[in-house]
Amino acid sequence: MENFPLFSFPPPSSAIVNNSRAHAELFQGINTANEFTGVKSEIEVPAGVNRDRQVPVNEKSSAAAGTGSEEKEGKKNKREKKVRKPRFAFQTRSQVDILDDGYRWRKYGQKAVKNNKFPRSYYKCTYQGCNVKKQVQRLTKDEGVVVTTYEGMHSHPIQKSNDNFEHILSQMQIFSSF
DNA sequence: CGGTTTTGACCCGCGC
DNA sequence: GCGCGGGTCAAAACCG
Repeated sequence: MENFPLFSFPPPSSAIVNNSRAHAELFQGINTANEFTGVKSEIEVPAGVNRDRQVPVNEKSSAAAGTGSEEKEGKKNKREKKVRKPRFAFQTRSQVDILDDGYRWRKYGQKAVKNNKFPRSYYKCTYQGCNVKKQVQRLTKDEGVVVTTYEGMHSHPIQKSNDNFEHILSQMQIFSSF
């Protein structure tokens, strides 16, 4: 991951995810630095997708040691969360994968997707108690199209500096005038 | 030094 | 039941 100068695109999370049913028309009005190729929202994900495994008590390594002092008890105990999280997919035309929306993300995984030669990256919001996830994917067909899928909603203010989209836009105008 | 990325292994649901 | 595909973990590397 390199540090490119990034362009922000309109903050989606609080404004959009907040609503259960998002309207695609909302996004179509937004056409600025990036070229929006589409948006799609899903309220329900297939059941069983969200398995909240937050029990790191026993590690696999310790289990491998296996003297029998500890055993895996909570295999599927903590699977009661059947709340289907809202998901939002953005299709953006951009050169870079990282579309910064103002939140802090920590990458926690990357997987190759079938029918796609580009990997998919998984990010999680680093705010304490905020479990918003997002994944970024690039299309094989159109290398220029980046699909960003948000999952969940933020319940906290943006951590980054106050430069919102307009700020950056105005700065860009200043630069472009030269 | 602390937080983040990298990256391979692990886990789980589903289809065959 | 097994293999596959997709999602997540976590240790080490990395970077400011």
